[in-house]
Amino acid sequence: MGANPQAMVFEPIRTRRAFEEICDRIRGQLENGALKPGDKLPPERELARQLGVGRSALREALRSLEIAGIVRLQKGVKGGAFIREGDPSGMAQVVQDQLHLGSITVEELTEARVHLLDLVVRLACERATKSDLEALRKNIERTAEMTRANRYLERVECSREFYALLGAATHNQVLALLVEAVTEILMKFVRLRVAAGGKPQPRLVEKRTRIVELLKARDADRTAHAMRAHLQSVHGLLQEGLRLKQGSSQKA
Amino acid sequence: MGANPQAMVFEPIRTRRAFEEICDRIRGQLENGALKPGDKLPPERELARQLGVGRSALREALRSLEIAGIVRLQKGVKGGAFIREGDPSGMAQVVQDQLHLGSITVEELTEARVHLLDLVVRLACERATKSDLEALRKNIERTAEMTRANRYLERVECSREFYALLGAATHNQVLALLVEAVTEILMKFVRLRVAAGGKPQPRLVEKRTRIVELLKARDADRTAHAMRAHLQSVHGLLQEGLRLKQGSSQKA
DNA sequence: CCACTATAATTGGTCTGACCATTAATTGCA
DNA sequence: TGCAATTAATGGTCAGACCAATTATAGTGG
Repeated sequence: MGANPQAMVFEPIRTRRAFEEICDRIRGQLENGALKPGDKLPPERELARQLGVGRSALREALRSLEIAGIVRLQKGVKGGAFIREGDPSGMAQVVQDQLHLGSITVEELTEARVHLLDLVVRLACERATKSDLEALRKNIERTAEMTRANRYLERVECSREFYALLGAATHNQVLALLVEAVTEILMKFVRLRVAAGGKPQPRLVEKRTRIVELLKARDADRTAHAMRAHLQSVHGLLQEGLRLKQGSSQKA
Repeated sequence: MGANPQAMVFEPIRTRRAFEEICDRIRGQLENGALKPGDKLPPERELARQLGVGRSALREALRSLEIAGIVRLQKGVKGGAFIREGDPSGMAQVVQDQLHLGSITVEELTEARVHLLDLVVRLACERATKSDLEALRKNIERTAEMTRANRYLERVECSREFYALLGAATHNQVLALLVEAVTEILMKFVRLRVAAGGKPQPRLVEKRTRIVELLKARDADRTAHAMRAHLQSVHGLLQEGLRLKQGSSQKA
């Protein structure tokens, strides 16, 4: 065999499963515009009949699309499968899963975050609008309130939002998305630390205030420098906590 | 209302669905190390019995985990649900879905790619090993062969691999992953262009060769500059093609 | 003894039909 | 009118059956 000089790649023919075919059709209708965010798919029983498949196959397809962030399933009359607006938050789960599969490490994650945010603040220096800066200012204000009230878990939420706002200030939703994904995972570690009674990071509000001021002054180099210093101190705090946990279950 | 000063956030209690509970349990076993890549879950019927749920609920859970890239399902005796090694390629699908949902645009994607690769090549300049550079050299060699043989689809595959190798040369799997995700989507557009008979990009091999040479010389600034110029010319070619397609279905 | 083929056993994939749970509209009663 | 009970629509789950793919095993012929 193999006499044919053509590219005999022969993809392993994974027998096409029904739910995959269904997913592809719905994705196709998204690509060609037949389906748009807000649209509602027919009820499961009806759609299954139209597609000539059983309800179980259709449900696995809908479940897949739900996990992928494409549809939102809602129960009750007037419920159904609705095409979602863009909500890229699902990516954080994907990255986080890979973290637990050992494919990536926390060190790689924090390093990627440092570099990403270096890039992001430089772009934000060029593009941040007044409303972007105002949102950041309000966020820091709320962070200060939470700090004074010792509401540390809510302060973590403020932190997550702070980085999301920075991402938004680049006016590039892809970069914003990437920043949110890596931030979300780090925040999970921070929450663990807070729940365990770890000391909150000192001078957080002051450091963020300075970063936003530099941002407002459009001073990219100094902003990036301040951000990098801040992230590395965060990294240091987390490393402390991680060393403790890893000591107990470390083996190979 | 709101008399309670406590944080009355009251998350909307989405009635916990069975498959979600199952997913969380399996994810939990991943986190605490009870499950590791390569492990096999019990057969569906058996696992459903153990968990006290029906087979359909369990299957929706397994389907979700499969879409998330956590397990791989295999038929036949000796088949089953296997915990996957880290395979972060699923992220590309997530990003691509968001693209079709209109959440992000091709412009944002290409811009993010330019900035990401700027960062990546600078890191790669510091960290690329001999074997990284050797892999890049071999990749370019193969790209040249495909170019001479007019095997353009395979040349696209070489391109995808080229950027994956660049990502790998950073020795940070998170950054590598992000690069692969955005690259994979752009490649889809390139493949469309190739299939439509678009002219292949000229001097591709020469440009990549120069980039790798600069990389080998550890000249971060020049490498980044060459990369940026290259990516922007790619962007220009794609923009041509996109303008044609958008003209036909543009409305609002 | 070896190589090939037919059979069986295991396991995921799908179908059918039923019932449960939630939601919103409708009806009925005060 | 206003509120409570009923009803209808729809996703969520269960149960059991059968289909399809894959591997092990037995059988068969050389």
